[in-house]
Amino acid sequence: MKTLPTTYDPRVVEVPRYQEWMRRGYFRAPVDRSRKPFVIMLPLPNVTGELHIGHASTFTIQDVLIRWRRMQGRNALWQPGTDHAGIATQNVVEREIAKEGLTLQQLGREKFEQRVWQWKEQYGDIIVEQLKRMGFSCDWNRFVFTLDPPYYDAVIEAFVRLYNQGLIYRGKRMVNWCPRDGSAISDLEVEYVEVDTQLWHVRYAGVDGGPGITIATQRPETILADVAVAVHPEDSRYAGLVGREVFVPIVNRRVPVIADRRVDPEFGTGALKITPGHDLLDNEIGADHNLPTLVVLDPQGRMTPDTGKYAGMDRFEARKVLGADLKAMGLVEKVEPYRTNIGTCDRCHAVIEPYISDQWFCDMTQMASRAAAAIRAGRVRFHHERWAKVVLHFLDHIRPWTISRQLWWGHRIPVWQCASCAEQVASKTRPDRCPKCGAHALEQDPDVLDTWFSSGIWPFATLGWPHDTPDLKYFYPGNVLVTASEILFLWIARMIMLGLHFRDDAPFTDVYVAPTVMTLDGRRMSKSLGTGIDPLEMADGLGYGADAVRFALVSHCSQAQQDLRFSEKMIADVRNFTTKIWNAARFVRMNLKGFDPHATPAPAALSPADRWIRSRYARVVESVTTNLEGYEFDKAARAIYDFLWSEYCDWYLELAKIDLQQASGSRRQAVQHTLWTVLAGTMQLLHPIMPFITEELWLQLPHDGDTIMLSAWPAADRRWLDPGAEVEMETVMAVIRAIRSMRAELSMQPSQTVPVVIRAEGAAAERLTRSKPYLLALARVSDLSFGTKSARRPAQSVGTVLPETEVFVQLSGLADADKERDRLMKALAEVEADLDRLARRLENPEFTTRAPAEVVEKERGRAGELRARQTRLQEILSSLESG
RNA sequence: GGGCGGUUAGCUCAGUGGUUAGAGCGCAUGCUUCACACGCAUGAGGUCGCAGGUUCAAGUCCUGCACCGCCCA
Repeated sequence: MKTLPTTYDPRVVEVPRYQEWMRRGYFRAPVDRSRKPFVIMLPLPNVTGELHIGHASTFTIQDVLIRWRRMQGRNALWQPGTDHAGIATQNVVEREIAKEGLTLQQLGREKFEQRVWQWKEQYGDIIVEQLKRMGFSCDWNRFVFTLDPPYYDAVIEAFVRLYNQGLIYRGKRMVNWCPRDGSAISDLEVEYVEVDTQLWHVRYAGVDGGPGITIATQRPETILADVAVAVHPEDSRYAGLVGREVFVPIVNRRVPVIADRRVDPEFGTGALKITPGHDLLDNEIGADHNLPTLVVLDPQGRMTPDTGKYAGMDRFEARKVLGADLKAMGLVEKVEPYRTNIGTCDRCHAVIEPYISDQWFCDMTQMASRAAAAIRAGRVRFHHERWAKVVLHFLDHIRPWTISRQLWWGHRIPVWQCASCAEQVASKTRPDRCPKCGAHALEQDPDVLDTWFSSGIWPFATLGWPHDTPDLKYFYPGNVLVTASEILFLWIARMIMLGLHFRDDAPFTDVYVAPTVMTLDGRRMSKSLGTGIDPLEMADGLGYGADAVRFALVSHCSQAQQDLRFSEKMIADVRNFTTKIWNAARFVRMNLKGFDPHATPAPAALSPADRWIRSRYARVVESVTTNLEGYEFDKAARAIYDFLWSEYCDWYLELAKIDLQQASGSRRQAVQHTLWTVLAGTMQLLHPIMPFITEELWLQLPHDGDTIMLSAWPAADRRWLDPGAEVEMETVMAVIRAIRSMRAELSMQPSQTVPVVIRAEGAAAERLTRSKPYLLALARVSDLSFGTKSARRPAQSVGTVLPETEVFVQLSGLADADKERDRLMKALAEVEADLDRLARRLENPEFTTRAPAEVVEKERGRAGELRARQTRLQEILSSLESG
């Protein structure tokens, strides 16, 4: 048997191990009606993306679920893929061609699309390779890109069906317009950021010598498109003005002063300029008052040609120039600093314009109410459940979804318009002729669909929908969806809505919302802010390995909070844990000579220590399984960590060393069996979180089968539970700790052994007698003798009183009586303080009559125990006085 | 403005209304103990954000407040 190095190098192990898993096809999930499927849809990363800590966190949790269920015998499908990411990808390639001095228009649609495909072929796999490096066990053979022909077809099918059901329509509406991208975006893609801006108070002169009015605006450049000034109908300041007219400055347009309840009299001057072409609220008010709509900004956010000297200016420049002009005209009463939220594009961060344009919309009201009903009925559960409320609020206030994008990269809207009669027809293929007038000149809509529209059908389109494939029948609906909170509305809610609409079933029953990964000082981790932790830099660059990154993330993701403060230190701590595991396995391997893993030890051959660790192990199996079932991943991780380190390594290995020195035959087999079976089982429990090191060690230990991945998940064997052994070993460990503690306080050399006297009776004495070899070795005791409780305190000794047991360390010379007295007095004071509190509680009739009898009983028992300790401590103290 | 979450040891976090509030890291002291110094042992370290209330009993339940963060408008 070759010996192992004392530290574990994940870099040597992880990459080849993953290749081996791939080669053997362990991640594949073919349709198999004899097994129950377990399905997770990977939240598809952008094809332009690179792995960040958010992916690492949510995907690790998915891999934990997938690997765990796979070990439980489920046919586990983790469906991977990437998203074509319309705006993001188009931007990337647009920048690339800009370097060649070309614009999109110069290149043309077809050539541009070719360029994007080229780019995708070259760089699109980066993220995929990164996911593989993290050890994720997706069924890569099923990989789907959202523009793959079958998927493209499914998206178009979904559109046509919704169109023909009357749920998709075209209209001229005010939408969120990104002037940089030159496209509409949906409400959900607008990110509000707080900015410092200015509030301009501008005087509008009255017509025919009227009093005029002062409005307040953040956007003076839109004054040119004003069509009215509105005040609140009950605003006494302006009561006489309603119905009169004022002049819009610069353009000197006569516009009415109108009254409308939607005006906030508290804001600014209480007079609101109405610009239906450039503000959503103004647009509604304008429509209700039959006001015209004027437009002064073009799709690039520049002033339109009919704006005179401002024509062609960017909106922000126009604001400055026009503001200065207003000042020069003496119309500006004041300019005050103002803090407000403005909408920006979540992809490119340009300031969004409310802009009127022709767009395609999807009516979501029916779908949203079905989705909300499914959530309320518990058919879709959220973890933590508070997220259900968040999603329900969104669904209950659903608005039409702007699904068209003025881009070239994406699924082109399958609607054709007749050039002669303007009839529109939605069709998966180009119609031969206009169904209304028979003309052949049909033009396809130039827009593409929102990327979230195509990803909304991911859970069934990846399985072959609209065709009724075996995959679809077997794997739909799936089970769990794991996500970050930021895409709950953009994606999760829409998948539920579309799944119910097209498949009559929500695509999953459980949604786990992973915490947002933050820096230690609570800032969002972001590469652009330079605050990110790069998972691959941690795994490979710094050599911690993917396992360590995974465990660190999982062990800190709590359901109690909605964010996770993360640092490299946490990964380094896990690296230490992997070294600990590695060395525990080294020790076990070194001690398995002559061991037969198939020979189950007879119960009689097991020592209390063996029975104790088996019992503790059975509890850990139970705890890990239960916590995984409850989506309490951090608790599962910590249960394994604590068990392996604090119980298995700190105690059992040390106890086993002592037994192995003496034991032979069936006794030796029993210890070896316990060492092996508990370690191997713990590796199985840990495998979903740390797939690599667990596979490595499992294969190095005696095992059945080719991989831990496909080994059966440990069952919590209740026959292994042994409360008696637990009590016994707790007693032994308490005595060892007490002796070690006294030794440390007396500054004894660790190499120096000392005689110890234990006073105990009955069961306690029997237990400690049985464990004498452990006490001798682990507490460095030279000679251990037992006495009854009534025996005298040994001369020249220091003592500790434990429940039912007293432990005395004998000194070679005289004990420092003062020091020892202080120590005992301190212990006595603590006991008496507790006793005092307890006595007062027990004397309180309110407590004894109202509290449950068992609680009162428990407190009485505790008081009795404390009194006994108090007595023993007093006795020892008085014997100290007498020498 | 509305909603949600958090506030417990220096840091990151656990903690069914019921004993003396725990863990990891960090800190201190000692240790080349034959798996591991990425380790072992021992120890110090807490007004559970603040103010009220409910209760025999509150870190835990209720109300208000403060601060930090997230989401929606």
